Amino acid sequence: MTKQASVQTDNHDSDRAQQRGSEWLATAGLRPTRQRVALASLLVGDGEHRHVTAESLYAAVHDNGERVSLATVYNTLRAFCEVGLMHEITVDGTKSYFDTNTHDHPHFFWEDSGTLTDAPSEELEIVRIPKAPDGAEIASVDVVIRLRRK
Amino acid sequence: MTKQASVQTDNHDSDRAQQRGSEWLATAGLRPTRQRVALASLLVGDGEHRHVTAESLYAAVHDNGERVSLATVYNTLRAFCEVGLMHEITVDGTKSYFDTNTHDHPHFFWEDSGTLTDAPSEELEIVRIPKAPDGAEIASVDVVIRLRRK
DNA sequence: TTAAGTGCAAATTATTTGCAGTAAG
DNA sequence: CTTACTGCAAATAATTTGCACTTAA
Repeated sequence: MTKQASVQTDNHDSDRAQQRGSEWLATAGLRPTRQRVALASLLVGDGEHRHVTAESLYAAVHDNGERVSLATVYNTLRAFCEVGLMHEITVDGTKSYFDTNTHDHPHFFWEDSGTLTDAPSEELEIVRIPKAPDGAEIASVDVVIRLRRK
Repeated sequence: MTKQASVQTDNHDSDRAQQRGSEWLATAGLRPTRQRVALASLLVGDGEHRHVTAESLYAAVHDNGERVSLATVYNTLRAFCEVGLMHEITVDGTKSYFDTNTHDHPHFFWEDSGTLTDAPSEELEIVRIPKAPDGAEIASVDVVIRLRRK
């Protein structure tokens, strides 16, 4: 693979990413504005799940040469959550993480770097869970496995 | 039980609470300053576990007629965590909860009121958990059961 | 006496909001 | 066109910090 070919591939990937981003927005009925497509293609462009903070996504979109304000990143992530495209996860009171995987699944939190990754949900088996007190129902069960580098 | 007796009991309770608070501080080698004893006796004075935020503890200590600044409440809670007297729990990015129960145990988070309570740990049974990736070890497993009033 | 602890106000950090301009349907 | 969206700068909320003063040991 030559440099040339690689660049071509990059362009194709980027086109595909944008297309995926746009489709993703369309499924939720959100307008595909320039900013949203830029953010969406970073989030779901390669079909992988992502865990981002507003800051990290803001940095990523800027690295890509796109101009999107931080406030818009915040508002957009919140909009994505509201329509169910993403889930918000809170781990260490300081910042919120946004996850493109909206299924209930456990997370690894790396204490040293402050990053969040998916933990394999097949490897988590909860056989019994405290029942909700009267008048309440379980909305979700958040499992965060905190990791310490050894 | 007359009112009189009740008041006497209150005084006794308060004395006992302070004593427990002081002992609790002593076990961690922390100086029993006026402020710390006031906070500690609210936290462990009756032998029950407590879940507080800096704000709620600040309000409680003021209701008791004690003068402790909010910054000191924050610093003190952090000091208690550092020496292992309490654990910090983060649930919804906006505020930190501090728990006098330092054992690993699940929590209920009431979405409507934003309060945190203990969930019975006997009722939680996790039989399999994702193993830590290479080079890492599990520091703790946080389980938060989010409750929605129905 | 002296290092640890405290209080205040200012600083920081993460996030939200008001509002005037811009663009998608 | 017209309503949703965006950008900026200012506002807010939770928490931390610098520093002079106080107090437990």
